[in-house]
Amino acid sequence: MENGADNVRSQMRKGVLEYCILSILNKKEAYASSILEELKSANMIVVEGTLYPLLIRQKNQGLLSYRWEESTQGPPRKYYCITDKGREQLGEMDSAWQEIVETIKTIKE
Amino acid sequence: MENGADNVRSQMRKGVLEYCILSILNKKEAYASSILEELKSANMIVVEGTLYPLLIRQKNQGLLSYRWEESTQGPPRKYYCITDKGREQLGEMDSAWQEIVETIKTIKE
DNA sequence: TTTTAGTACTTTGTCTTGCAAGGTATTCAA
DNA sequence: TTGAATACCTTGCAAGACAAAGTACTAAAA
Repeated sequence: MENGADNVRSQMRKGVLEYCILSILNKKEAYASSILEELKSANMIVVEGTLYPLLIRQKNQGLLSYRWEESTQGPPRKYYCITDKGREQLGEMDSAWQEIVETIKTIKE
Repeated sequence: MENGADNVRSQMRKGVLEYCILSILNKKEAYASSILEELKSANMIVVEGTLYPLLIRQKNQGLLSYRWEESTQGPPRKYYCITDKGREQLGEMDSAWQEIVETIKTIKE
C-alpha cells in the first residue's frame, strides 16, 4: 500500500519463506528466536506473528518435529528439527526454486 | 494442501508475479491474453482470474496505462504499457529479486 | 518481596492475493 | 442463428503475512 522498496521486498518474500525455514532446519535444529536471527542476518526480515504459525503449519504437515529444552536464561525453548518428509519436500522446493530463477531469466531475456 | 510438487511451485510463484508482469511489459506493450501466453511458455502458469485483477491493481497504482485496440478477429484488446512510475518500481523489484536470490544462497551456505 | 527487564512462545484480527468458476461481449464461419 | 474462438471482468473463498496484544518463565534490581 505505502511506498516502494520495502513493500516490494515484503511481497517477494512471500512463498519463499517456507523454503528458507526448511533450509535452515536442514542444517541443524533450532528454536524460533534463533531462526528469526538467522533470517534477519541473511536480510530476510520476518516477524514473530509470521514465523510461529508457519512453524506450526509445517509441523502439522509432518515436515518438522520438535522437542522442548530448558534454557539457563528464560523460558524453555522449542527446538524444531526437520523430518524425513521435510527433507523430501525440501528437495522439491530446491527444484521449484531453480525453476523460478530460470523463469525470471527467461522473461527478462 | 494436497500433494507435493505442483503446490510447492504455486506457493513459490506468489510474490513474483507482479515482477514478471512489469518485466514483460517493459519489453513491449501487450494485452492480457498475450501476457498469459508468455508466462505459460516461460513455465509460469497463471490463470485469468489472477491476471486481470493484478493488471487492474497495477494500473490503479499508476504503474501501467492502457489503450484499446481493435482486433481483426474477436473483441477489442486492451493493450497495457508500462509507465515511468512502473519502470521505477521495476528497478526496485530488480534489486529486491537479486537480494532474495542472494539471501537463499546465504541461507543454503 | 515486589517490580522490572529479558527471553520465548502464542493468538487475534485485518488485509492482500491467488484462484476456481461463472459471466459478458465481439467477431466470423457454418 | 447458432456455435466456436477470442477477450475481458467479477464474485466468493481460502491461505498467508503481519501488527499488536497476550501469556509465561527467569533473574536481577529496588
